[in-house]
Amino acid sequence: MPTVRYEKIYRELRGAIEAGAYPKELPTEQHLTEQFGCSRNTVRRAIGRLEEDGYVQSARGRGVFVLFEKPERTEFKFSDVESMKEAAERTHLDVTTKVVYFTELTVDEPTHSLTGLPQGEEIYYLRRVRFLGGEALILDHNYFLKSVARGLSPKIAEASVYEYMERVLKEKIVTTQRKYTVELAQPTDREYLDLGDYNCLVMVSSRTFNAKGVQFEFTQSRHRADRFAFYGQVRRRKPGK
Amino acid sequence: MPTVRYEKIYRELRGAIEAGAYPKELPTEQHLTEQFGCSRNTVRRAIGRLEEDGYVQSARGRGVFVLFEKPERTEFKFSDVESMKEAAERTHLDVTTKVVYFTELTVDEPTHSLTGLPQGEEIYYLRRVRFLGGEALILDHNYFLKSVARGLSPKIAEASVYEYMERVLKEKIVTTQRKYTVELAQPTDREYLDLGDYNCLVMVSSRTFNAKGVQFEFTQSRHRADRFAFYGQVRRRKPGK
DNA sequence: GCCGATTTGTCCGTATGTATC
DNA sequence: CGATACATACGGACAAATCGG
Repeated sequence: MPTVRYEKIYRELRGAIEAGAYPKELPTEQHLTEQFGCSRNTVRRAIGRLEEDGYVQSARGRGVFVLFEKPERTEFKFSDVESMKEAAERTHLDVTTKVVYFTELTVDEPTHSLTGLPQGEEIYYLRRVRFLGGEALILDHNYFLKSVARGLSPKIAEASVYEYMERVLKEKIVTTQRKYTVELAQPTDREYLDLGDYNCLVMVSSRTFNAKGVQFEFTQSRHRADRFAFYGQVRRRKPGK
Repeated sequence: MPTVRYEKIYRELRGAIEAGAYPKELPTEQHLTEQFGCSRNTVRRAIGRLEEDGYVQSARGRGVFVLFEKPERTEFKFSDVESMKEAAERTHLDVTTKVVYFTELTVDEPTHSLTGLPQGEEIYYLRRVRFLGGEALILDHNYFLKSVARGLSPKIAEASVYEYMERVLKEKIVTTQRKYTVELAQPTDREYLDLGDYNCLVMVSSRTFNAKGVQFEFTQSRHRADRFAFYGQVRRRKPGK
């Protein structure tokens, strides 16, 4: 439960929007300030979050317009750093993970240039197949820095690596940089995933950093193309320049 | 040129980071406040922008870590609402657009449920093939609200619709909501695009809103899968809940 | 382990600018 | 032109996390 005020206000407003309480626009910042008994700055931070998430759009001199419409996000929500387990809880689909390979190795030059992890470091390398609602959807190639994800085991990797790192190791996972591309399927992919009519899959390469700014993970997730969906909102910064 | 201070500071810091002036971390907020002769809040807004864009990551009690490494973004940069023309200027590749279909029509029920545009509205519907560096990369299906993009013509559509709307019509383009999926290729796709070995393509569906919060556009962009890349940074919000 | 210094995070109040109506 | 509403900027206070002695 967030004790932070703007977070609380953000959640409350978001809930109200989803419930249809504000079909066209939000009350004025002045009004919300009184309603929540906080400063205008705090209300503005909450509205800023709503804008980031595509719920509203504010216009100087006019007000704050509501853009919301029920999103059918039955699939993933990748706009947050979300673990598979968390995604499952949100979507109410049962999720299972099968570790099909687990080893420890040292980062050599080719591995370094693939993963961005520092050469010479000890790492865990594992492959995992992710099932959602009984279907094999994702084949993961995970590279974890041993010095950060210390004590990782196949058993833990079948549950949740992030939960282990946060709960047991007290590590804080903060930023992920991702790259999405589409690749032709390899024999290894067909071995684990049912690709259907598609001859390719979505490859999501991610680098994740902890609170100290250290990249401790590189993951290449190979997704079944027909079940992949990604949603995003963007704001236009400057017209000409 | 931004007259806004935090924007100016953001650009300056970003440039310094890319130039390698801060290989590990930024100076303290205190220091930057003095350096730029502004308030701490203003510095913090600039840093916030850098975080959003994945350049840095701040840690309470520690400082602000630099995450930057030269991204090879030869392809598109979709993390901003960017027109094809703007993308071309940035990547220094020559871009051309060919309008292969142009008509006006009224939004009926099926069109409404596809596009989200209000039923009964007059719209322009067009199909465009986008070439980057001489290759046909994208097949666009565009739906523009006639009342907002009034006066749109095939000639304008071969140049830049957004530039026309902003420069001539004085419209402000603000928010775009996008959905990315992978679809099997249709005969129409093969007619215009060289798909190579792939039997599918990346479909980007977008809804764009103006400053009044009115959705004036729906576009379905069908991208050659082998030339598609999308980059994104995300920050983890809350560990457990 | 405690304490104080440093550094970022949250929140407040106020003033002024700018766009809309 | 005035009233309204969002945008920017300043300054101050305190909380929370980190680090060194």
